[in-house]
Amino acid sequence: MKKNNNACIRIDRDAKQISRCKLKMEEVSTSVSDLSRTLSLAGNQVRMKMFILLQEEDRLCVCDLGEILEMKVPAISQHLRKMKDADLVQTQREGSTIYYYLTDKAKSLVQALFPFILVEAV
Amino acid sequence: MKKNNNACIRIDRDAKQISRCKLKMEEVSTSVSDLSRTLSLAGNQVRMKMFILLQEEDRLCVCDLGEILEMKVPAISQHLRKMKDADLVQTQREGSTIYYYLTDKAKSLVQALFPFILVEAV
DNA sequence: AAGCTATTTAAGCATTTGCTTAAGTGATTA
DNA sequence: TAATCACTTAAGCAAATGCTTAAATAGCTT
Repeated sequence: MKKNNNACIRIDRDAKQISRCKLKMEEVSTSVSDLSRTLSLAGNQVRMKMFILLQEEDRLCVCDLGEILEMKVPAISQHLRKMKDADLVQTQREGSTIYYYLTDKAKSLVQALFPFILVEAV
Repeated sequence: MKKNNNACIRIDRDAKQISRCKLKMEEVSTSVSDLSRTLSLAGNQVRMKMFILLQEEDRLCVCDLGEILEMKVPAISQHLRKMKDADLVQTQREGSTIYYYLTDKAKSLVQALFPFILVEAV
């Protein structure tokens, strides 16, 4: 039997609360790991901007994004790959140009975050 | 005059679209950096769980969180400090116990993210 | 086929993140 | 006032992140 070094020993420690919380954490475990993975991608300025741009413009190619964000193409491409791996963007090839657009999953997230994206006076 | 290596040279490149996008990025620049900073904090399983726990329980101490999440106290404390620095949690001292609770800023974010946190069958 | 464009992939590197253990601070209790 | 509890801070380290340049891949044009 392994001792739990983290156990709280306060007099007013609420054992019921602790077990309720532990149970809750088990219940949400899958969606927490899913959502936190998604948010860790959105938690980057470059990718956050990409989400906004793709939401507004429907689709953009790597080259466009590189120009808009003033970044090298490989950097853009690597961000997009992470987003694609997380099922947040999809691609559409037209000739040698590859257009990226948001998945429904990404769209609903961006929708939810819209109230937090304010437009400054210009 | 410095050459921009990132400029897209496609025939169907839409110069108006590019400048519209660049302007948009300037407009949202402040809120993007603010929001992505917040989301980078939420984009961690441990902290995401803390947000959910604090939302449901109103307040919890470091010790409780350590026990619930089965983590060492210093690790918990360091996560909480980051959240506090980002104005997502506040503290309330009672004797030698320090309770953490969500700020309004954090609450509205967690509210927005609620639809993405599903409870699994147990 | 050769050359160009658009993009991806690989390798390298600096920075950041997230844990660990150990030491420090402040309030409570004996 | 000495010990204890709750917590924070510091130092160290492994792993992850995000860029860079260079090389590889795939489609288009000639």
